[in-house]
Amino acid sequence: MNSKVRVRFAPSPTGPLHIGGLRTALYNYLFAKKHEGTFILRVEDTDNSRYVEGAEDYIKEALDWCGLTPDESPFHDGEFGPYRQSERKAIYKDYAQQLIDNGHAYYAFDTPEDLDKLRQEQEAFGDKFIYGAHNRNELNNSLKVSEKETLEYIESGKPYVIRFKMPMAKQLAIRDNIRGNIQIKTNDLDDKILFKSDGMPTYHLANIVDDHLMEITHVIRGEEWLPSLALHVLLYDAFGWKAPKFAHLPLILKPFGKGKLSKRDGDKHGFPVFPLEWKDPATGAISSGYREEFYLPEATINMLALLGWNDGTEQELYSLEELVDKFSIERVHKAGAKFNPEKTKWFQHQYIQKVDDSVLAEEFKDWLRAEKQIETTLDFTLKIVSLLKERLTFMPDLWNESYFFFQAPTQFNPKSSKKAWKEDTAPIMTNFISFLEAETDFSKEQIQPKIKGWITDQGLGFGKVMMPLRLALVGDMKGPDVFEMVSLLGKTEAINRLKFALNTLN
RNA sequence: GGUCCGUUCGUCUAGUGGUUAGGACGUCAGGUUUUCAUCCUGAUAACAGGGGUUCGAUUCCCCUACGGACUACCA
Repeated sequence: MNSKVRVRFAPSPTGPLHIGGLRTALYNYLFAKKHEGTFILRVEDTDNSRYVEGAEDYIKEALDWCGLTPDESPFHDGEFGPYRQSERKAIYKDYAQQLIDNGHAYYAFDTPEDLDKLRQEQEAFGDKFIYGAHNRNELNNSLKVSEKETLEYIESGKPYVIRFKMPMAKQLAIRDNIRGNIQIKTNDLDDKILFKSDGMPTYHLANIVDDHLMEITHVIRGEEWLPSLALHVLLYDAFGWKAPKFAHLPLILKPFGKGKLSKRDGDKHGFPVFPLEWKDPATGAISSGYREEFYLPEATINMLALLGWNDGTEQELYSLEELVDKFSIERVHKAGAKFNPEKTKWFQHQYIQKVDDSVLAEEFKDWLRAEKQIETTLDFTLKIVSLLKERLTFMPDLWNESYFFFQAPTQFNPKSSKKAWKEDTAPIMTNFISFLEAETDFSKEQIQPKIKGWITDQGLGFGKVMMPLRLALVGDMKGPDVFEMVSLLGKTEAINRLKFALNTLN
C-alpha cells in the first residue's frame, strides 16, 4: 500500500459525547495506531441550529481523559485543516457545483412546506414520500424547468437546495470490513439533499468531501450510518474519487429492555452514560460521568474495547498499548451489545487494584480534607490503604471501609450486638480492659500474641473476646483484622471504645 | 410500511462440518477471613424455530420469527 492509514472520528457538537461515541473514537484510535497511521478529530458542525455550547470542548476533554488524543484536530492543527466543518464552508459549494456540472446533481426549489404537504398526502395513502428517480421530473427543480429559468430563479434569490441525482436501477455490492458484502438496489434510495438553502452542506456532502480532502483511508463509524453507505459510495463515484474502506460498528444497547443505550438509561439505573460529567447549558440538568464517578480511564477504555470486540483469547484485561497491538477491525462483532454496568464495575475493581498504594493514600488524604474536613497524615492513610485496598472498587469506598478509624462508634448495630454481646460479655470485657491498660506496646506484632495469650490463659473461647472487641471498635461486625485495628487505633482509643461499649450495651 | 443489518448461557463473548459447545460478569453453594468485604473452589445456564445440503449440522443455504438501525434543508 502506498498510502498511510488515516482515520477520523467525526462527532457533531450537539451535546456530550456518550460511551457509544467514545467507543467509536477508541476503535478509530486503535486502528490508526495499530497501522502506525494518523487519528484525526473532525468536528461536524454544519447544522448551526443544533450547536451546543461546550460540546466541542467536552469532546476534546473526554478524548484526552481516555488517552485518545488525536494527531490532528481543531486543537492540534495538521496539514489538512481546518478541522471544523463550519470553517470549511467555502470549500463545499464548489464541489456541489461540480456535481451539477457533471450531471450528478441538480437544483431544487421546493420549499419545506411543499415537501411537508407532499409527505402528508402520500402518508394518507399509507405510503412514504420519496424524492427520487420516479418523480423528480414532476417536482420543482432544474430538471423540470429550463436552464434559463433556473438561472433566473437563482439570481432572483429564490432559495434552493442541491440534490443528488440517484442513479436508477443500479445494484451495488459494497464491502464492509466488519459485515462483508452488503447488497443495495439504488431504486429504493432517494435524491438526498447535499447542499442546504442556508449555504451549508449536509452531512453527506461535507463528509465525503472532507474524507477525500483529508485523505481518509478507512471510515470506521456507527451502524446508524449503514443506510447512507450506498449514497456515500455513489458520491465518491460521481466525483471520480476512490472511496475509502468502510467498517460499521455495532450499536451499544440498553442493559435492560429494548433499543439503543440512551441518556435516560443512565438516569434510571444509576450508571454513567457519559465519560465526563455534563451540565446541560439549557436546562442545567447534570448527567453523571465515569470520571466523576471515580472510574479510572483505563478501566473505562478496557470495558468499552471489549464491548463488541475480543482478540479470540480469554484475556480480558488490556492496557491501551496492548489494545493497539491486538486490535483488528475484522474481529469486531456484528451484533449490537447490551451494556453491562456490573461488568463495568468489575473492570474498575481490577484496575484500582493496580494503582500504587501511595497514589491512593495521597488521594484519600485530600478527599478526607475536602469531603470530611478531616486532617490526617499520609502515613496513616497509607496504612489504611494497604489494609483495605483489596476490597475497593472506587476510591470513596476507602471511606466506607475505614470511617471507624476516624470516628468512634456512637451506636451499635442491634443485630450485630445481639450476636456479639452476650450476657457474660460485660465481666470479660472489664477484665480485658484491665489487661490492656497494663500493656504498653500496641504494635500488631506485639499485641496480637499478647491478646491471644490472655484469652487462652482465661480459658475463654476466642469468639467471646474477639467478637465484642470488634463490635466495640467498629460498632458493627465488619472491618479488617481486629489486631490491625487495635494497633492502628492505639491504646487510649481502643480502651475508650471498649469502655463506651461496656456502658452502652449493658 | 419500506430498505438495510443482525440472532451461541440472564449479559459480554470464544468456537468447530463430528467438541463433555470454552471463558468472563451475574446468580447460587462451599472454603478462607474466628466478623464483613475481598479472595479461592464448585455449581447454574446457550447454539431462536422450521426446512434443506450432508454420512453428520450450532457451523453452509433458504424461509419464518424476533431484535436493531435508517427512512429531515440532523448528524
